[in-house]
Amino acid sequence: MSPRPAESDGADLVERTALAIRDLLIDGRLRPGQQLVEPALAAALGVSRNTLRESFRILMHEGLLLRHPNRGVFVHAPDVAEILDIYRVRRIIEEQAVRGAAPKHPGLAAVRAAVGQAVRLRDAGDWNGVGTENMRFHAALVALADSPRLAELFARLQAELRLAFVTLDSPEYLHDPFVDENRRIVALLDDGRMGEAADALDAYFTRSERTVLAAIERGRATRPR
Amino acid sequence: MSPRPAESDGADLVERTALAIRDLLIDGRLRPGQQLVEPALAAALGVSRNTLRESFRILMHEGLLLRHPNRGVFVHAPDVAEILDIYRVRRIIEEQAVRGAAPKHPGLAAVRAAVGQAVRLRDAGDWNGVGTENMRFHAALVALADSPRLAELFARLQAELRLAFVTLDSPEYLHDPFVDENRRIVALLDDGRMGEAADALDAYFTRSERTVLAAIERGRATRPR
DNA sequence: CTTCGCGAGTCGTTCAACGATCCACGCTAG
DNA sequence: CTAGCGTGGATCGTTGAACGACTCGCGAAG
Repeated sequence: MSPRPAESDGADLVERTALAIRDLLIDGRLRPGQQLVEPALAAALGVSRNTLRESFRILMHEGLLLRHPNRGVFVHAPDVAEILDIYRVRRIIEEQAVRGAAPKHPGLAAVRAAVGQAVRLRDAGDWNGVGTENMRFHAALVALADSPRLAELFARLQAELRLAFVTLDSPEYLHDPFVDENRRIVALLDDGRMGEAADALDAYFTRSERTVLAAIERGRATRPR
Repeated sequence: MSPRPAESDGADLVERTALAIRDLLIDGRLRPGQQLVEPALAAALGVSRNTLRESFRILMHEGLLLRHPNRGVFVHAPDVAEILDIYRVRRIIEEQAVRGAAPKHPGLAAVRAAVGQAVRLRDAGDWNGVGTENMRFHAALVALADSPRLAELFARLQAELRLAFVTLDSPEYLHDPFVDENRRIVALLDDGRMGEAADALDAYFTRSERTVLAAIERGRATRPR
């Protein structure tokens, strides 16, 4: 369709293609377990097979795609163990980021903003928006560590988690009950009581983990095998 | 040298090529800042340009290579800020892994083994070996968290750090004074005193960071600009 | 001494091709 | 009727060549 690769944007074609596929994934238009055949997808995206393969490399290293050698690449369908692993890493990173954050850290503004927006969206009934804002909230917490590497790692984790949510198509409502909790955390942070905020986060994670596991079990019962 | 890409091994050619380049990097045969010209390197490694480009993607995402759009890829030369960032992340990960480790964790065997081997190699005067064993030691600590994602992240960090050491060609002796400290840490772990072990690690990091920074300054003075 | 333009060197991307590998299906033998 | 055993089709893995686009250094013009 687009003979000219002048599709605008900033990065190179490979990166843009990876982005496009990422969108297809979180939109759920590519289902977990599904195979991504190279010629077909390349044609659909209007890029060459080589370019597509480079994009696959990126997404594989992000844990979103999985390659079976000589058989093709498939959308990764995370199992329980992997979801738990993601939460384990999140717990470590977020809690330490919060615990070690400087009082009056400039990044706190972003944290506040995310919570505020989430409250507004919840009152408007926009659950999808609440979910997005919740992710922003946690990313802002990690940003308090002032570590580019940690931030990037976390972004990847969030992408994986998103895919996991798609996998067990249990969407936004998972985030709803936590808005008030987030508000409490941000209050603690504004007060400079980082340790208590971290502890609150810890409780958050235990609860959130339980919720997710329940959703998994429920899904497994509904759609067995 | 190797016209036939039949170098065997397990993974696909792209992965093997990435490994080969990684080796060139930590061997110091590719100096930081140096450009990697695609046709030349492809010929040298006996792979096609497309394959090489896929390998580049991997290494770029690992932080070892850097791409200047439309100019080529270069060996990443980490600056002070980045080295500090690596240490920041290491501190968070390793300390939490240790703090949360179960007593009598099976992984402790690997930790003990690394320290024992380091002591032996030090007495034999094999500083290079001591350095390697030190890396193994820290990787074993991270493994105590039982998190594949954390382990993989840490492996990447170590690769980056290795590159950093090559950058300021200050090699193994950085690891020497820490062997005894490591021994103390493993003793604490065997005792089930995880908190104290984590605290010891914290001290280790502050000191190690200082040493590295000193080496950087020294390097900057020796070989300015 | 500064600026402009040009040419060489590379990158970015595509296309076509070919052997290798895997899988499903149908056929044969027991 | 069931268990193997080809065999063909689909797809991957990798290559080589091609061509426009971009960057940079260098020499000429002002």
